[in-house]
Formats: sequence, structure tokens, C-alpha cells
Amino acid sequence: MFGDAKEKALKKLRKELRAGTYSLIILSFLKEKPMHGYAIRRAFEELSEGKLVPSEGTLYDLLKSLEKYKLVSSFWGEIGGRARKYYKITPLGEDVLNELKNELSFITKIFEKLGWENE
Amino acid sequence: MFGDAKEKALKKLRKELRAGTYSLIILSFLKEKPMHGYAIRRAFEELSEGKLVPSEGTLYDLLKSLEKYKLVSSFWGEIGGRARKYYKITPLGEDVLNELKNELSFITKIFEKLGWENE
DNA sequence: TCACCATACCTCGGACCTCGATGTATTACT
DNA sequence: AGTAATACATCGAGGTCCGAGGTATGGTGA
Repeated sequence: MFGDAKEKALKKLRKELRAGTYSLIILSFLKEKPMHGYAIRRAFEELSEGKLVPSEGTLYDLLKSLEKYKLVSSFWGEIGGRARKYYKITPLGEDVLNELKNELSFITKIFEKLGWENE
Repeated sequence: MFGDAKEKALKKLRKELRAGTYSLIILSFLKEKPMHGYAIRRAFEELSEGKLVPSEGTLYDLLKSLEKYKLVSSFWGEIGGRARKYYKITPLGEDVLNELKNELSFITKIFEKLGWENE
């Protein structure tokens, strides 16, 4: 019907929507237990059936940024003689994560107001 | 407790979350009726009680981008001898907007899986 | 009348984000 | 020995968001 143009627009808007959720999801994962980058990526795949997975470049940038903001901290571990960089949520990270829940429900309400009822 | 660092982190993460929703909300507004930029901004203010309002710079960039993707079209109108640039959703825009509803409910489900129940 | 504010449009630079490509290593299998 | 999966990281291109600044018109009140 609209061909390529539609796919391009959808890709762009989906990307915008998803991008905002990456940090939140990472913090949610790390609240359960410390994880290393590659494992976080696999957790995204599992959670979303491969539909919501940041690229590797994005993921490592994101982790660096979260660390800069002191929402996570990192340490090197070794399993099977192999070095892995683990990330752990900080107390500040947990606090921020909790506040972001309000933000998400605020946004949900905005969409309800717009008539975007979820089924 | 955490002082400035917490405010900075919250600001950043809130911004990321909100940013992804701007295009969707604009398309939702325009689905009702054509509007000009300034009115769109006021509609954001009203919808969110001033909490979810893109800056002017952002808004005009966004409208330009939506037009580039042929999701909206623009035309100049005049009211009271004053020129206004109106934006109108295109058929492609309506189509894309509908598909994005699935995306949003997909993301909502992801957060439910993570235990982020809405109250 | 004239200052001032709200309305209305726009551009620009800086900071930041996402992606895909690329690079480096190690481990596991075949 | 070769390949795939694991694991980390960097880089440049393109794009987004914001704040600051600019231009201009219309209405209000002193």
C-alpha cells in the first residue's frame, strides 16, 4: 500500500519509542542480580523474543553512561579463566528506578487520555 | 539523600522516556484536526498539565521530520490577517499511527513482565 | 502613544544517543 | 584448522533535544 515509506517511518518511530526504555530495562535486570554486558543483551532477547534488543554499540555506550551517572557500578570478574565485566545497580540506581515507575504510569495515563486504551 | 546526582539522572532518564512519545502524541493531535505549531505546543501543555512539553526547537524539528517522512503535510493558512503554518496528518500517517498502537502495547507488556504493574 | 506580553515562526550549536562496521581475544565444537 | 559463539570495545554518520537567539505581528493597559 505505502511500500517502503511506511517501513522506514515505522522503523524510525519504533526506534524512538524503544530507545527511551533501554536504561530502565537494564536497571530492572540489574536490580535482580549483577550481570555482564553480553548477558544483558541475551536477557533483552529472551524478554522480548528478539524484538527489543539494543545493538552492542548502544548497549556498551548505555552502560558507560549509566555508570557515569552512578546508577550502576562495574567490576571485573572471572569465570572459567575468562574475564567478564560485571555491572551492579547502586543504591542511587534503585532509588531512581523507583521514581521512574511514576514517570511510566504518568505517560501511560497520557496515552489513555488520548484514547489509546490498551485493548 | 543523593542530592544533585539524583536530579540529574532523573532528568536525563525522564527526557529519554518522554522523547520517544512526542511524535506519537503529535500524530494523535493531528488525527483530530489540522493544527499549527504553536497550538500543538499548547495542546501538549493542556494534555499533561505542563509536564510533557517539547521545547520549541524540538517541536519544529519534529514537525519537519514528520513531514520528511510524509506522515504529515503542511499548508499556510490565515486567521485574522495573520499567517499560520498548519499541519495535517496524511493517510500514511494514520496508518503508521495505528501500527504504533501495537508497539506501545508490546512495550507495556514488556514492563508487565518485568513486574512493573501499574498500581 | 508606547511599552510590553502573548502569539507565531524559525535557526543554530552543543551535547548526547543509536546504529552498523570494525577490531581484538578467548572458548567450544567439529 | 576453521568456524561460531562469547565478550569487550571504539568509531563515524546521522539524528534528536534543548536552550539561546532572532524576527515579526496583534492586543492590552498605562
